[in-house]
Amino acid sequence: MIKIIIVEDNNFARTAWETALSAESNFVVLGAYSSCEEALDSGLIKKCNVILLDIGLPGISGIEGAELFRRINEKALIIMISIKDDDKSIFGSLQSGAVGYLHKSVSPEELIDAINLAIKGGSPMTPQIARRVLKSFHKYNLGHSEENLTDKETTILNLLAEGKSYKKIADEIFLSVDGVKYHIRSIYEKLHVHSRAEAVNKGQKLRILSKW
Amino acid sequence: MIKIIIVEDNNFARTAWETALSAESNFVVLGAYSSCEEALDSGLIKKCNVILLDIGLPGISGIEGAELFRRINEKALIIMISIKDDDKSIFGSLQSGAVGYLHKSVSPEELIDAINLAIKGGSPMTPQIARRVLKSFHKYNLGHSEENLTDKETTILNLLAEGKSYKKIADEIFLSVDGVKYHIRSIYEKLHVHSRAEAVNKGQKLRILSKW
DNA sequence: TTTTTTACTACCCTAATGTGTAGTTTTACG
DNA sequence: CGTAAAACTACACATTAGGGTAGTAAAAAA
Repeated sequence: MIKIIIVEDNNFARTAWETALSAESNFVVLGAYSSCEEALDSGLIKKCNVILLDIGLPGISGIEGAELFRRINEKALIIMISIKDDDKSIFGSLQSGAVGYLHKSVSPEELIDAINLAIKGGSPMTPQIARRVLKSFHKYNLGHSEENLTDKETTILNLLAEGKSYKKIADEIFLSVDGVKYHIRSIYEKLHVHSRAEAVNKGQKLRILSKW
Repeated sequence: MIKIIIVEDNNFARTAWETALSAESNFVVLGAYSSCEEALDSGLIKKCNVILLDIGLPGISGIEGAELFRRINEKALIIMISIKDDDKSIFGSLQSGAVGYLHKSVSPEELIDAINLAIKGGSPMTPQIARRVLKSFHKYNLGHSEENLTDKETTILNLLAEGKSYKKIADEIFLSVDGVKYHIRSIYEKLHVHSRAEAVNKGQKLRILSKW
C-alpha cells in the first residue's frame, strides 16, 4: 500500500488529485494540505511513502519544504508538481531532494504512472525537463578552443582543487616547481582567472574537474 | 525522415538494431560501424540526426567518440547504449554530450521509442539511470549539521570562489579583514579544509555554492 | 545576574601564491 | 636541416593566505 501526502494550495487541483489517487486500489492518501506548515503539523510526513509537492506555495515554499520533509523522512519520495520551468525551480527542487518533476498539467493517469514509476526506483519527469537536466551535465566548452586544457593542465587543475601546494604537485607529477607554475599560468590564461579558487570554480562549471 | 548511425562492436547487436530500425518507415540507418574510427571516416556523422553509441568500444571509446561526433555535428542526438552502469560511464557519457543512456538489453521496440523520444526533445533513460542522475543533484549534507554554513559564511564562500581577496570581501560585506578571516576559519573547520581551493571544491560538491 | 558563546577586531609571522622576466631543451613542422 | 612553438627550469619580488594568539562587545544561556 503506497501512502501519499499531497501539498498543493490550489483547492481544485488538490481535490482532483486526491480523488483520482484514492480511486487506485494500491494507493491511500494520508493527507492533503494547502501548505507545508499544515503538512508538517499533521505528523504524517514520517509515515508516508510519497509526497506530491507544489513549488509555488504561500509561506514555506515547496523547495524549502522538500528539504524539511526529507529531514523528517529520508525515505519519502518527493515529486514536485509545478507550473514553473525555470532553472531555479527545477534545479532547486532536485537539490532539495525531489526524485521527480512534473508539470502541473499532468493528467490523473500520468500522475498515477509517475507515482508507480517513482516507487519502482525511477524518476518521473516530462521529456523536456529530462533533457534540461541532462543538458546541465554537458561540457559547454567544445567550441571555445581556448578553454580546452591539455591533459597535463587538467591533471594539475585537479591537484589544485585538492589544495595541494606547488611543491607537492611538482613531486607528484615529476616536474620542477617552476614547471608546475608554467602550466598554471596557461590554465589561468585559458580560463581567464588569476587564482586557484577561481580556477577551481570555473573548472567545476566547465566540468573540467573530474568526477561527480 | 530520421537518419541514424549505429556504432557498436558486437556484430550481433549491431545487425539486430540495424534490421529493427530499418523496418520503421520514418527511420533510415545511414551506417552501422564497429568502431568510432570507422564512423568518423565514413563522413556521414555530419548528416545524421541520431547516433546510437556503445561505450565499450575498442580504440576510441564511446565517451571520447561522443565528444568527437559532437564537434562535427552539434545537432546529432547521441544515445549511449551500454552494459555498464558505473558513475564514470554514466556521467562521463552525459558530460560528453549524450542525451540518453540505455542498457544494452533494450528491446527493439524500446529502442525505437527511445529514438522517437529523443527526437521529440526528451531524454531516454532507464528509470534506474534517471534516478541516479537526479540523485547526483541532491544535497548530501542534510544530516551533517557540522557542514551547515551560516548565511554569512555562505556569502563569504561564494566570494572566495570568485577569487576575491580578504580585503575586497571585507569591503563588500562591511567587515574588517580580520572579521572576514574569522568566518573563513569557521568555514574551513566546518568543511574540514585548509585552503580556498579546497573550500570551493567542497562547496561545489556539497552544493553550497550558488547557482547552476 | 552571571556565565558562556558568538561575532567580531587586532597583530604577528611564515609559507604559499601570482606574476614578471629570461634562459634552455624538446617537439613539431615546413 | 632549420626554425618556430611548446615545454620546461630558474630567479626575483610583492602580495596574499593561513594560522596562532589575544582582547572586546553583544547576545544567548544558565
